[in-house]
Amino acid sequence: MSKLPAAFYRRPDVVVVARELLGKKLVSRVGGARVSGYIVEAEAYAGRGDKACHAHNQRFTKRTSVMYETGGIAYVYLCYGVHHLLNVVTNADGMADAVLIRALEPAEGIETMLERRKAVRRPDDPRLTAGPGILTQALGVSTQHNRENLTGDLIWVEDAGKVVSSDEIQASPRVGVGYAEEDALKPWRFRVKDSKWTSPAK
DNA sequence: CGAATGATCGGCT
DNA sequence: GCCGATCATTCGA
Repeated sequence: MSKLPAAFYRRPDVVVVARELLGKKLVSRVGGARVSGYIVEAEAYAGRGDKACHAHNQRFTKRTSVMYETGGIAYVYLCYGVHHLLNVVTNADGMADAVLIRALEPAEGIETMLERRKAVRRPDDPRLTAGPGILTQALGVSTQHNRENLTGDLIWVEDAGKVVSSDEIQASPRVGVGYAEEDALKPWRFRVKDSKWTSPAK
């Protein structure tokens, strides 16, 4: 049960960080209650040079600036005007790499998740935490947590001793990034095989 | 299946 | 500075 150190996120290869995040436990204490889930789906976005990334081609705006900061903080942004998506900023200062957390398997605080996810009634409904825009609801995370330090005591990732071996990891092209041309085909979406808490295989 | 929903970006006045 | 197109999705029919 050890919190991942900043050094975990600051490594240069965002694809490696994304793979290693699978099976780790994402914990939130937003609102007081401890709520957590195992990461079962994540995508790597490799900053400059990755056309699918918000910060591709050196794009630097107020919104993307957080991705250029030193690894170990959260990047939360609003998608479709409705959904808060949670990313983990990786790599060194000046490198715009990030990992999008796409799905969780609930671990602790399921009662709290059910309260927050009004559309869901049953604790085994995949719509509780399986999806990038809804896992943030379950954890109480929103854009006000942009830039939150992941080594602090509000939101963090810890190693719960769960091991996901490489043959349990399924790599595939990323979702919804068809506009990214050749980068759309890169298999940088990682899922835990056969987990009902990920979106169905393609 | 399709509407909802709003911050952000870029191009124009 | 402002306006409209865009968007890494979800939920109720």
